[in-house]
Amino acid sequence: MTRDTTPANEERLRDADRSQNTILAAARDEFAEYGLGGARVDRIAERSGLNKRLIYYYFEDKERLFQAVLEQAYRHIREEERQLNLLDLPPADAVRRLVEFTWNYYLEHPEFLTLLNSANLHRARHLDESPRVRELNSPLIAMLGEVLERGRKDGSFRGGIDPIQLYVSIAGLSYFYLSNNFTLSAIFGRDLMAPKARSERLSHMSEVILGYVLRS
Amino acid sequence: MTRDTTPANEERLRDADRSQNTILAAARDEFAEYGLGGARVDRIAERSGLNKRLIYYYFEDKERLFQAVLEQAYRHIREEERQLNLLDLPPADAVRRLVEFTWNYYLEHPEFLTLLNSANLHRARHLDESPRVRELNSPLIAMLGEVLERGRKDGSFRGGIDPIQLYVSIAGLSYFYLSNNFTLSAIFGRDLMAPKARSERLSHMSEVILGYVLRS
Amino acid sequence: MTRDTTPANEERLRDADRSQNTILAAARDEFAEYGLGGARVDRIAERSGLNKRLIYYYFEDKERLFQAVLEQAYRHIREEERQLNLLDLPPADAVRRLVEFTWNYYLEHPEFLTLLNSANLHRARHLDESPRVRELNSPLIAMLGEVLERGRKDGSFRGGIDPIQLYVSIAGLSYFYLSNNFTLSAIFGRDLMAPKARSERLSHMSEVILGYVLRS
Amino acid sequence: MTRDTTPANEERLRDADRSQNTILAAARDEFAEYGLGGARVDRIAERSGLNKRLIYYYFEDKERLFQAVLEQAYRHIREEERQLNLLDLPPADAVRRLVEFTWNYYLEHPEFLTLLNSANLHRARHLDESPRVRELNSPLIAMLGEVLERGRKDGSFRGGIDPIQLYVSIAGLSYFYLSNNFTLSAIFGRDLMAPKARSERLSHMSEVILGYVLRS
DNA sequence: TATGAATGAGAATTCATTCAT
DNA sequence: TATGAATGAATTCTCATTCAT
Repeated sequence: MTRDTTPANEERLRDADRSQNTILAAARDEFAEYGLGGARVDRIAERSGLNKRLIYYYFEDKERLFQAVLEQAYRHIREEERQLNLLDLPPADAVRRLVEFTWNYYLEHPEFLTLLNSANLHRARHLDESPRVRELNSPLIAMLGEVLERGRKDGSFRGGIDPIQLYVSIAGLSYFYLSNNFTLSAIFGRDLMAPKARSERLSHMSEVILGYVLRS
Repeated sequence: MTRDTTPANEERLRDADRSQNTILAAARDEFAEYGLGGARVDRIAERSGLNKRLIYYYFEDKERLFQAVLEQAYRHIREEERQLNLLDLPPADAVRRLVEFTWNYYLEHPEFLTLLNSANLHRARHLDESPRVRELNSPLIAMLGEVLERGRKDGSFRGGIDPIQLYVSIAGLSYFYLSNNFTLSAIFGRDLMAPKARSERLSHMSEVILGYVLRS
Repeated sequence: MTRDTTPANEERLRDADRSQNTILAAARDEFAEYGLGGARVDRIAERSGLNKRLIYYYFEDKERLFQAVLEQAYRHIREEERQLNLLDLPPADAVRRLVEFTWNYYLEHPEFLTLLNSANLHRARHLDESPRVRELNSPLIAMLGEVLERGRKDGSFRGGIDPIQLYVSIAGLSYFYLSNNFTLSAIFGRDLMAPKARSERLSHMSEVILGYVLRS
Repeated sequence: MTRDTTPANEERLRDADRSQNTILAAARDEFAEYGLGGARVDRIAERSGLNKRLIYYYFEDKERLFQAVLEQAYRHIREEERQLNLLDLPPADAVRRLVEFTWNYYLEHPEFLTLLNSANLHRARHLDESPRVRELNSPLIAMLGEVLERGRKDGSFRGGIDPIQLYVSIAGLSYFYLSNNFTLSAIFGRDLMAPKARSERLSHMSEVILGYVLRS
């Protein structure tokens, strides 16, 4: 089945792609706002301005739609991570940059946090069923390993740091604060998203991470 | 509404309390497993062995039941935290103990993580409506502040550490790893809950936090 | 869980039973008229005057409802067959009576024919899944075997007749005519259900069956 | 609307015919397997390897497609019946041959049975609307009448046999057994389609019919 | 002739909640 | 206090059919 690429057909294909992407974007917003369980296919249709039936036409069912959204979200953050070029910076700067990037990415893409939560609530079965999971592995791990190695060699970093552990820690410092922002704000009685609070958090995280990696 | 405390009545009241607690426990498990949106009142009734109607009798509706579960979960962790008695230990030990406690509590009470996620997905409206939120504030914050102060005074800790930031960071290091255990395991292709992986994580977290607080 | 049989409870139980039976009757009519595939749960609810949700409450889903209807239909015809008491009649009369009974039963219970058709269209999976299939075996087979034996002994019947084959043949003669009444009427251009046509058919069938069993 | 028969056009027409036949065959299989109500236009398209839209182009809608399938099925069996040439055989052989033909035709064309069931479930409205119904009348009726007449004249057959009644009976004996094969097998607990069971059934039917027609 | 994209009406099923006792 | 029966409003998913090219 070779693709017919007459203009008319191409346009139709592009329409199909566009529809799929429109649906994906609408679904991402809906899932981010309500979680997998609370998301409504009807609302996704409304958000996308397309027919509900079309969602099933392209994505089979709600579960697979979620899977597609999740994969796209991972692909997106991985793409951004890829462009960080940590190896162009001195080790300490590279680590600081990673902390900042993570924080900013989560801030600007709050949907990523809720999607991740939903995925884990469902025990990541959407990833287990995805043939493309491995591609979702962060390219940062290798880069970060190299950064740590350089830092160790030039004497600025302590040795024996596992890049995966560090990566998880950097993510966790931002993630917990932002994902649980509402409960934390309620309990502490202050707005954790106020500009000042945000910049204080970023400083703190940088200090924690650098305080750890830098040889004392 | 003074309580009638004739023996017969007392017994009935005790029964009522028991039923309420049974329902709460069943609801906690259900909410933990499926989130607020995915939880089913029918299943809660089944789990509890009690009639569905009774759930409404005691808790009005699903939302308020969730609120009750959430408050109870907070009360429970706060109670445990209260018993940590960090002030009986030297500052560094106290911090290490807090890291360990947090990790172990999350490990043993995975429902706490999903409840928190659900609460935040719903923008903590269940807490905002709770008149008892403030009581949910961790007693640890004050204790931890005192520990940090002592450490600073005896010269072992760096100064200027905000106990709330530190508390959030300690929680975040455990939380992200455990809450996202499924996606992380899938992506990294290894079981993050294996005993060895768990102990490595705990060591890493202690090093990160102590590496930060200890004056270098 | 012993049954509480206070009057109030008994009545409630009777209500439950009554509702279930009302649903079954409505479902039988609907399935008979439209087949399993064409039947609409909404219409069954309407026909029964009960809430659609209740159908699911009692019967799980449409498939199981069909299974229940099918089993009931079988139980009913078996019950009637049981009351035929063929052994009280001389062999030839007994066979004639069976032919007449079968014809009349199908005439008065056209739903039985369509239910059977639906069941077979679905390859009898509803029976395979029924733990009570064996009870649906016709008591007539044994009775008919005895009738044939008696006839053979008194010299009026030919020997070597398999009661199952005969039973199937008797049924088939009525079944085909009645079940395919519409196509046959259309093709032959005459009304097969007119009184005269009906009595002619019955005579013919009796002659065929008796012509076969009677020793010539 | 005279047909344009330039070579190029002829070829296109042949293509069109081929497509129509492909669709008809696919539809026949689908209707046979699932009945009219359970058949899916999507699946018919898949089975035929042709576009769904084409089905509507050629056959208007699902109903008319079913009608076309039904008419074709009738035309086919009538064609085969026409080739039986019963008048070339002695009366008793002719009748035996008809019994065997009917049995074998149903065995080899199980779709005919389910199509007939579907048609009757819908009260043969597809035939009533067909202008060609009368052509579907079996040529056998006349032939069979002649056979019966010859048999009566040569003294081997009883008199007064209505060929339509006999035709229906012969069909019914095979039809019931094969159409209800699944329920019967389930209830009797044995496989009615096993080779031995099949040949026993054929013997039995021949005996029944010949036992009836032959003058005793 | 042939096709992929799109749709509205409907169908099965689910769910929180209330009734009646 | 406790419970089985009942319900209305969704909710996911399906299906025949049409559009546009």
